[in-house]
Order: sequence, then C-alpha cells, then structure tokens
Amino acid sequence: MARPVVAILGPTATGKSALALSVAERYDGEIVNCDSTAVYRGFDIGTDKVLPAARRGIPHHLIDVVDPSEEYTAAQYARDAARAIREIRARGRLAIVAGGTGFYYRALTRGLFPGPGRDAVLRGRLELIASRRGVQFLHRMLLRFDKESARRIQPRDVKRIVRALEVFFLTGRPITAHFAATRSEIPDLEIVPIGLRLPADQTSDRVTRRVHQQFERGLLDEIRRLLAKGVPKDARPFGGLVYRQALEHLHGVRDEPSTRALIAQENRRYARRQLIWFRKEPNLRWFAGPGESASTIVAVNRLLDECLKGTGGETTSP
RNA sequence: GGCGAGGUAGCGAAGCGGUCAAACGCAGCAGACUGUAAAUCUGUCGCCCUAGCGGCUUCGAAGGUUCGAGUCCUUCCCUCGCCA
Repeated sequence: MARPVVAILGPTATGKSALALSVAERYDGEIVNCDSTAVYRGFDIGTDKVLPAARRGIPHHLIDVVDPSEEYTAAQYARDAARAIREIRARGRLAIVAGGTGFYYRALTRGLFPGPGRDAVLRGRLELIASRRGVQFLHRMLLRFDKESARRIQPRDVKRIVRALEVFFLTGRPITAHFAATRSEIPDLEIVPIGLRLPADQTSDRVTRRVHQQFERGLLDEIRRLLAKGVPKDARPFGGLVYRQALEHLHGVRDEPSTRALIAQENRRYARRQLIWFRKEPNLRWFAGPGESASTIVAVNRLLDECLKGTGGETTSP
C-alpha cells in the first residue's frame, strides 16, 4: 500500500525521459514532468519534450499545461504536481516524477513557505526603483526592513531582493520569518529519488548533438510559428535556454553556427548548475547514465524491485 | 620590394618608466538558491606555498638605457592593411 513515488532527476541530456518511460512500462506508472519549461504549450523542440506519439501510451502530466504568455511558478508546480501524484496513486499506479528543474522538485518535496505569491504591481514598482536608482539602492532598503535577508542575498541579485521586499511589504514580516512554516506538498509520501549523471565530456557530446538535432527538426520554424501566433518575445519560455539564444539569432544578433555553439555551451553550464543542485538533494541514488542504456535500466530496475515490491515498499522515510 | 599598424595571461582587449602578475570582457573552474529557477547571483581565474601588503617566472625574441621597463632604444622574427 505504501508504494513510494519515484523521481528521476539529473542534468540535462542524461536520458531522464527515456529512463522514466522504461520505468513506467515496467511498473505500471505515469510520468509527472518536472521541467520548468516543458509546461508551456508550443515549446516542443527546444525543450526536447517527449511527443505524444513517442510516449508509448504512458500518460504524461504537467506537460503543455499553460500558455506561453502565462506565468508559471514553482509554487504552482508544487501544487499541480502533488495533485497529479495523488491522482495517479488513486488509480493504483506508480507516480514517476521526471525532470531537471531542481527548484521545482524541491518545491514539491520540501515545500515553499506559505505566504503571498507574486504581486505584479508591487514588483513593478520595486523593479522600477531598481532600474532608476540601482539594485544596490533596493538592497539598502532591504537592509532597513529585513536585515537577515539583506545579509544572505547578494546586493546585485535583483530577483531575490525584490521577492524579499515583496514578502515584507505584503505581510509585514521578513521573508525569513516565514521559512519555519515551510512544509512539503507531499509530506505523507515516500520518495525514491534517482539521479542520472554522465561524465562532463559525454554530457558535452550529447548536448552538442542534441542542439544540432533541434535545429534540424525545425527549432527556428517553431519559434517563428510561435511569434506569428502572437506569443510575445518576452514570454517567459523565450527567456530561457535554447529559445533565448535562438531568438537572438532570429533578430540578427549572431549567425547560426555560433548560435548553435553558444546554445551547446549554455547547456553545458546548465548541466553543471543542475549537478550542483542535485548533489545536495538528500537520499538521491546516483546512477551512471545514460538513461536509455540497458545497463542503467537494469541497475535502476534492481533498485526499484527492492523498493517497490516485497517488504521494501513499506518503509517510510523520516 | 616600399610605407603604415601591430605582437600582453586560454581568447579578446587595456596599459605609454615605479604602487603590474598586469584593468576589463569572454570562456574555464568553484559555489549560492524558499512563488521568474532553462532564471538570477557570488567567488576564483600565470605557477608555488605555511595563502600573505608571501615566493617564483611572465607581456614575440635577443641585446641595451635606467636605481627601476609591457612601458624607452637597437636588431631580429611574425602577423595584418596600403603601395608596387
């Protein structure tokens, strides 16, 4: 009864999606996406979404759930993912969270403090101040109202400074004072987190190959199509990896070969940040990828057999 | 062959006699992250170490001037523009 939730995490291009599919087929599961950009409709090629035809009948959740002009957030994800997981479990199936957005995964499994979300008007005002009088000015403001946050947040980190001030102005209490109330969205569920990783040079090769494939598959046309459909150039997903650089190319910032190279480079850096993040994730069981390789699948299956079947499945983690 | 510009750390690029191991940008490396996270931000970045206003070797090459030279002089090598 106490069947855990499986999570498949790790840097980009390690084969998470493939592994998730294989696990889903073997253990009667459904997949819950944990990628911050795949939630957006229409952004398919650059996010390397597993397209419906390739899903082998396995239900995928939290892919294509919002319009590109909408703002999706970690908090929203945590709620949506928790709901999806409960529904999957209610169907008696295995929930498999798969993706590389560490912050979303943490928001789901450890939670975000219960407090106010983004306030567009307030943020607009704060950002205006930042652009007119400098970020440092905002940081000094934060120092007045919330000394502790000012200490932990870098004086130039606009996003965090704005959020801290936003929370303070909205609640009258420093953001750090809210942290104690943080709780997981799924405190009752056990999770078996699996991490996939590859040596840096392999990641680099795979990433480079993937970028070329993305262009060959029509990345640029996809972007043109989105723009033609009225998706604003400053839509959230356009600001991220792949799309940002490709969009710049369409605007003539640089030629295609160097754009491909730049995207591959950014991917490598992103993979590094992901690794740093996931390394700190407790209880993560690392496997040498790639996720589609038979040896990885065998090793993962061995672990899951232990955790999902027999008595192993009844352990509950603290 | 003649004239002009230039050769500085992985790359690009400052520097024009001392406080230069050498600004700055990029890449690299290390890291932070509680509602934009594929985002945002930080540190480090010649070599050595007991990590310091520490030691050592650098600024195309070789000489020279000077108390002191990326910085001035001479010769040489190499690039790149114009003329032939």
